[in-house]
Amino acid sequence: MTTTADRILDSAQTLVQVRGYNGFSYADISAELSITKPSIHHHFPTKAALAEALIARYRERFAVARKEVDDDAVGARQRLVGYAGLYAETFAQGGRICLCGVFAVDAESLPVQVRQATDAFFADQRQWVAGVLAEAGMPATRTGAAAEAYLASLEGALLLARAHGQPDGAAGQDRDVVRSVAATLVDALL
Amino acid sequence: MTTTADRILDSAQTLVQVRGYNGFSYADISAELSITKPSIHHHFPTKAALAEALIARYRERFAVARKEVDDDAVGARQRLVGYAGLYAETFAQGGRICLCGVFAVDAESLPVQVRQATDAFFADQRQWVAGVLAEAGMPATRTGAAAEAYLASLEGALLLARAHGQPDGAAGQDRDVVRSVAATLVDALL
DNA sequence: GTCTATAGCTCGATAGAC
DNA sequence: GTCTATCGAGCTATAGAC
Repeated sequence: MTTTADRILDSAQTLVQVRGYNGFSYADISAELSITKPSIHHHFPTKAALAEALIARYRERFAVARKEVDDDAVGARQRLVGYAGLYAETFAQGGRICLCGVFAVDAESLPVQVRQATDAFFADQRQWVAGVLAEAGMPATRTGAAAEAYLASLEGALLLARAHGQPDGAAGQDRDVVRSVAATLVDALL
Repeated sequence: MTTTADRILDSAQTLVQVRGYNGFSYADISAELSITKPSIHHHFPTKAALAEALIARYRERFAVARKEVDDDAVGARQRLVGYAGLYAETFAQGGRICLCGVFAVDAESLPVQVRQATDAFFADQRQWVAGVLAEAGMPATRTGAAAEAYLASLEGALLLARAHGQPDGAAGQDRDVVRSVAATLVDALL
């Protein structure tokens, strides 16, 4: 069962990840779902409230996906590569980038709660990566900076992939930038 | 001597780097420079034309700044660290991020020429970094991927720095995320 | 090259019927 | 919970005087 609120969030999330927070409107969601704008306002009274709901759901879902990587992967190396796969799969779905990467760029347009949630998302990711690096035997004095570097490289790789896939609607035959960058980092850090 | 066109570009570039391409308007430039919107249209008929001029100037200026790093730094390591300093200094100026990072996120809103120029900017940076890595003795089979990883980590570090500095207008006392990430990458790659 | 005035459109959001 | 109708503001852009 999918509620209308869920369908609105699905549409909005894709729009944010592809066009940016200031690059879509309620009219776009309205057209995609064939419901009117006031109906969307009924579920999410303001665009800011929609952004709050978006990032809350994104954090939950990302935590679940990361947990699956944790359960399936064996060893630190596989965990880090599997984690990078989450980012690569995002981009594979129509050239989307990380919702929080977009929210970081458009932070000035967003309410404080969303900015704080964006920061918290990254802090959460950094902590997880640092834990995996510690598991791999990296000294505790280095895991924090290394985790931040890994996270930065993944977010940045999405930007490079986006920029590269753009001239026209070209896509597909290109090398996987995200997985390549992740592999370089894993090899260099471990 | 500073022409009106230059002052418009200065204002617009800062606005894009702080708010995103869809997060500012001609009215913002008008207010900042105390000239009217039609005057801006006289110099840059459309917002798309303004974006074209912005990225053209950005590429030129970035090439000049990079050349200064090339002239001043001794050895590959210093060159890479000095290059990262260009990104760190950008963020130090009011939390700006790379213009091309913003344009990568907002690519869907931009004309094809600007998207291609954004891609070309990244290709240019990757080539330069790859050359420095080769100079440091890295085998040619690895320099391309390593350069892309370094570039991705710098662009991503700007996003993390932006997200982190955001809860309220907090700033200043924070650690330099960009330089930290760059140092981690340089140590790991060389 | 800068201005006043305004067109034409889209935006986020609201009122109120069903 | 969804709709029709609409508001007021902001947007990019243009016409035309100076």
